[in-house]
Amino acid sequence: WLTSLKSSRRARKGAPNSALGQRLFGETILGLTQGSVSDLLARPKPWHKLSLKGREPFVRMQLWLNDPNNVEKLMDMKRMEKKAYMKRRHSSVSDSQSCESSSAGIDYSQGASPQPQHQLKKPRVVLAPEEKEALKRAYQQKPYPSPKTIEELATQLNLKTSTVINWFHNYRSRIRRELFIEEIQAGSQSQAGSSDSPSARSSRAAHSSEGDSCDGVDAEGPPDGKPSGPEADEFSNAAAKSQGGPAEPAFEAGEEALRGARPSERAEPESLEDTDDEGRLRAPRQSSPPAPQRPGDALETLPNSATEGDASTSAASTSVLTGESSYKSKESSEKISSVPSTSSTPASGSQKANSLQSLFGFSEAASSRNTRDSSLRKKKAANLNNIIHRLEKAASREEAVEWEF
DNA sequence: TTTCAGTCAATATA
DNA sequence: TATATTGACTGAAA
Repeated sequence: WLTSLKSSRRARKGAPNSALGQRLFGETILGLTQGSVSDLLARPKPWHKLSLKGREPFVRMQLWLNDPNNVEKLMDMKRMEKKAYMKRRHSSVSDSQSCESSSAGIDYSQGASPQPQHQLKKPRVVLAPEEKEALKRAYQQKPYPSPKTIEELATQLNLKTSTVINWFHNYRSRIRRELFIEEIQAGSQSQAGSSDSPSARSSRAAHSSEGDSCDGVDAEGPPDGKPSGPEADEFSNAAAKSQGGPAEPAFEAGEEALRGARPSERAEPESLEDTDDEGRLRAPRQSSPPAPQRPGDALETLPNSATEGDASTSAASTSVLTGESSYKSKESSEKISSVPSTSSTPASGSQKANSLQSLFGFSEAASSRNTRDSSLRKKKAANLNNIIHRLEKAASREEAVEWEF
C-alpha cells in the first residue's frame, strides 16, 4: 500500500486512478501533507524510535485500516473528487472567458491583501550542488560544527548562517533515518534467526553517529549518543513482548501504537482494558510472532556498516565526499528481500486485503522495477512492503477489537 | 541554547 | 499529475 504510493508514480501511467494518492490519504486520514506522507512512507523509523507524536500517523493508519469500508469510502471520495474536478474543468473550459474575467476578478484584490502576502513569502532557498558538496564535506569533518565554523561556512558559501544551521540539522536527521532504514534492511536479511545482541546494537549506535566517520569531532558527543542507552532497553522490552524483535520499522505500529502511544487522545475507554502490566495496551497476540518477517529484527548486522564507516573515515581525509559516497555504497550493497505483502493475508481478511492490494497493488510494481538506479528504491520498497504486510495483517486480523481505542 | 523529531510547503522529478 | 526531495519552522527535551 504504502509502497504503491511510491511505485505508483510509474505504475500510474498505466493505471491512472488505481491507487489512493498520498495527498488524499494524507490529508484525509492522517492530517498530513503529501510531502510528509511520502517521507513517512519512504523512511519509516523503527517503531521504538518514534516519539508519541511520530507514532500518531501510524496509529491513524492502523485504525483506519481496521475498517474495511474505509478504503472504499476513500476511493469513493477520490472518485467524487475527480468528478468534481472534471466538472470544474469542463465548465471552466466552456466559460474560459468568464474564468479569465473571474481570475481577473481575483486580481482585483491585487491591490488589497493577497498581493502583499505574496511579496512577504520568502523564496525557497535552493542550494547548488557545489554548495551541498561543500556542506557535506564540512559535515564529514564536523557533523556538529561550532557556531564559528558555521559562520565561516556561511560566509564562504555565501549563505545565511541559518541556512547552514538548518542544513546541518536536516542532514543529520536525514542521515540518521537512512541509517535506521539500513538497519532494518540488514535486519530483514540477516535476521533469519539471529537474536538481538546488545553488543551489536552498541556497535550500531556507534556507527549511527555517522559523524563517527568524521574525525572525532571534538567529541561534542552530541545528543546522538543518547539514544543508544534507552534504545537497548526499549529494544529488549519490545523483543520480549513481541518476541518478534526490535527496531521494527514504524509499523509495529498498531501494536505498540495502541499500547503505550496514546490511549488518552482518541481514547475509547475500552482500550484500556486490554493492557499489560505496565498499563499499556496489549498488542494482538499473533502479530508478534512471524519473526522472519520483522525487518527490524536485526540491527545487529551493523558491524558491517561500521566497517564501511571506517572506510569512509580513512578515505575522508582525501576526499570530503567520501563519506557520502560510502554511505551510498551501503545502499547498493544490499539486496532486498521483497516481502510478499499479501502472502499471509488471512482469508478472513481477504476482502480488505484485496482491496488494499488492488488499491495500492505494489508488489508487482515493486518487483518489476529494479535496475541500477533503483537499489535505494528497492530497499525502501522492501522495507515498506514489510510494513504494509504487517499493516494488512493487522487490518485483517479478526480480533482487531483489541486494537481499538 | 542547542539538538532533535516532526512537519510544512515549495519545488524537482518521473 | 503524483510522488520525492529538501530548506525551513515549531515545540519539546536536555
